[in-house]
Amino acid sequence: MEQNRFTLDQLRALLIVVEKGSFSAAARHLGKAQSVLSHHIQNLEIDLDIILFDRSGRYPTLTPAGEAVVEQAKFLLQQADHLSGVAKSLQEYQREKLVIAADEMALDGRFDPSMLALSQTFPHLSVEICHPVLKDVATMVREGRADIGLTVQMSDVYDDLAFARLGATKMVVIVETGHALTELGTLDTIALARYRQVLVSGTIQENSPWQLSPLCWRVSSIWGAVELAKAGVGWTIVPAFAAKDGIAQGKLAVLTTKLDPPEWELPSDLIWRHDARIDGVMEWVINRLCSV
Amino acid sequence: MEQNRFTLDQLRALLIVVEKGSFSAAARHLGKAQSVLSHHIQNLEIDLDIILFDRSGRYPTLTPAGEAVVEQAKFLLQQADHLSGVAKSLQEYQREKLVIAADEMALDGRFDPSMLALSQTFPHLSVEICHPVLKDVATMVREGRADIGLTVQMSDVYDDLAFARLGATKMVVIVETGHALTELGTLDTIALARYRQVLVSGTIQENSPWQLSPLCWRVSSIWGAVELAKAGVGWTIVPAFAAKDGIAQGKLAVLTTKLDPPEWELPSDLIWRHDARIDGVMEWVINRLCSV
DNA sequence: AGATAGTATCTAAAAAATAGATGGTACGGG
DNA sequence: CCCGTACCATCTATTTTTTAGATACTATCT
Repeated sequence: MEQNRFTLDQLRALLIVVEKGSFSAAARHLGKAQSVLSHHIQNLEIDLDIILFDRSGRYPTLTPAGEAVVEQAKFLLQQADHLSGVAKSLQEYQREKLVIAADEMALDGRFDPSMLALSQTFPHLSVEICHPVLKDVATMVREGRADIGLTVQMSDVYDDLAFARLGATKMVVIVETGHALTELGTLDTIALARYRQVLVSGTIQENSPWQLSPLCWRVSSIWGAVELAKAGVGWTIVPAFAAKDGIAQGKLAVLTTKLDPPEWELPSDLIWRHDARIDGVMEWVINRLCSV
Repeated sequence: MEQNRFTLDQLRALLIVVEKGSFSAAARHLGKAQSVLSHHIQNLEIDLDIILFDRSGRYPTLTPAGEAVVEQAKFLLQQADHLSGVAKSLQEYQREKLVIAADEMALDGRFDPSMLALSQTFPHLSVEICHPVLKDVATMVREGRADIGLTVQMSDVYDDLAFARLGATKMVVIVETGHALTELGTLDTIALARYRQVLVSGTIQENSPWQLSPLCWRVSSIWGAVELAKAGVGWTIVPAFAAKDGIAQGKLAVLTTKLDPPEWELPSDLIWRHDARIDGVMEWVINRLCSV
């Protein structure tokens, strides 16, 4: 089977001829001789074994087959542009893909707009965002499976990771509206321990400082925890923004507690590997998320 | 801004070098001199302004940037193959796109497998299927907005369209299980006329021979009619296959009627314009649908 | 009919792709 | 450790392709 023998230049010539309406006009536009365009189109017709233009009139007009080829050509050249763009961002920013591991607890209203800005600033960058929970974020960054992590600060520090403070997430203790806990007023840890807790937990089994009850279900997403709380499975600790809708709908109640510090504000951090090369993209993301 | 200056040949060279593991092996595989491959890669590196290979070792190895470019190149060359494929089918079958207007009433179990076979036989053909109702099918074919129509035969004949008999669709009269009509035994048109009818109707407002009741809602899809019947809006006439699930679930009841002929078997036809050029694709579709 | 704008094709010149030869480097096996 | 093998870059000469310019012919408008 014969290979594709057409060239991108031929396709570019085709599109310009179509746009300008004639071989001569296209040649003038390109600053080339008319015969060049004539040859390009002729060769393309030979390569594709298709007549693209009807030349019987004064101006060449596309045949139906020609129109179909023009559509395909536009698409192909767009892909070629994309390849160039990827190459350019590779050359400028040393990177073609950025993997972000973001704990949903560490997200706030600034994250999504920042991602939009990222897509606009680096239009050919490929971005991958995943949402691990708690320590899984740091693990992904440590193992190089993510370039940057957004995580809530756990009790331990990261000796091996670089980090920058981002902000704080307000946490609330919630439970289904009809639950017995709602009638007990201000609660202490002893009271909470008597009821089933729904704990947001990563894949790393650990003794969480947040586990207050021996009766404990574990889920891997804050949204899952909220849904279980709504269903009445038990009480849980989640970011205020995740519980907002449920509270507004009257399905969830906030419990007032007299818990020890740390206050129910959880600091969130941006983390990355010390040995990571800070290229243009990394620098942009770090600056953006820390400053906005 | 500088344009893309790389060529498809350079990308092909890149992929073959990667596949064969060295410039020399790639050159042998292509029956060319090694210097040719060397130049192709060098020029590509210049055009993209990126180092693709690390040549320090005995065998060249891709740089990380090179790997990203290889991915893009594979994709782009695949698109180029597709363009060739489209061109070839254009040249062989005179057509790049086939529009099928199929009344859902005329469909049966043979249609979808035939479409699968179509996609396999003409892999680069672009297919568009829409589901107009009743006379709208013939209208689309007449106006050239569809190449082929699948329609149920209405009382009138198509003087201006070519057609082939396909088969017959069994029709049933259905109503919600709790509806008053279910208690009346065998029905005549007078009885039906007393209750609201849900009529499947095209955009052409017409006096349908199926309209038996003056109380009549019109919907443009058999599935819409089935849903309305389930909801208890009224009785309706639809193909047996469309009512099957609802009947099995006990939500719909079939009414026994003593209606005039035509029997509740509705012939379905394949239609196309007399003046349509019967190319390879048209011929294949017509033969396939009529014979299977 | 004449002026104008268009395309195909021919010829010659410029540019690019290719082959072949040569020198230098990495790597593995005696 | 050294030698044979396999590799790549680069140089030169040659072939092929692309391009420009000139010319002949056709369509269209006035």
